[in-house]
Amino acid sequence: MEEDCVAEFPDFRLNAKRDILRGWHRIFRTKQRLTLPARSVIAEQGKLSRNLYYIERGLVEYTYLDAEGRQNFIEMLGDDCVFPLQPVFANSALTGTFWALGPCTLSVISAEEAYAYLRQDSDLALELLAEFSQICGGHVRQIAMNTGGIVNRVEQVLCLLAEYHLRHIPKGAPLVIELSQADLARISKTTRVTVTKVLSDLRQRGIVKTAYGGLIITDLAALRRTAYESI
DNA sequence: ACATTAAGTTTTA
DNA sequence: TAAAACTTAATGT
Repeated sequence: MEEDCVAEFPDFRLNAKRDILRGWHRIFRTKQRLTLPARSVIAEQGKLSRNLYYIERGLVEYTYLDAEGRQNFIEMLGDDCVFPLQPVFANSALTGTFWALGPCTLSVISAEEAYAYLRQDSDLALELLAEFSQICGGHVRQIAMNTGGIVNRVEQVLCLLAEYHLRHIPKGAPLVIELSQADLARISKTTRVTVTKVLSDLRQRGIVKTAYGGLIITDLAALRRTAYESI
């Protein structure tokens, strides 16, 4: 009875239902394609990008650089997400930087082109509204995740990344997360030291294998269990 | 229960 | 071999 009331966490945009922008995808797939190496900056904080990007494949992070020079994780985007909405639709400078977490394939159109499409097809506006709602859902998830312990949070981030990668690797292939512990710390909003501790605990329990610049999840079911237990 | 600091080891380029 | 990545321990809030 109580279970009926418990809603699922809203998804990060990373793993959200990705058929939302179907109409936009049809448009973007005919446009200029961009292949970027990991770490590339796509749209920079404080600037007014006049382009709209569609992620065909890859992970993009949105990061806020604060006055002390720290990189603060805001959100993670995956395949079939559109960005940046802020400069294109609110006409204001970006509050953060969009950059490639791993190798990315993007499609690009100009803001003017996007507006032209929007004027001729109101379904495209509805799609963007759905995408915008999904962004809000992702932010709600982050607030909700902050209520749990830090260990659970790191484990949950690993689960989210695992779910993304599962869709791109053949069944039974090793689940490799090619991110450094510094990356995982930033995404989990904690320190490298804490990530090291969580990973070595997971390693001792046979859930992950650690390596330099990445890790392999060997028991995702067990990872899910610990990540979402007792919160 | 976490962050911070510091000082070590291991890996990569 | 220097820099980057990772580990561990001590200490602080």
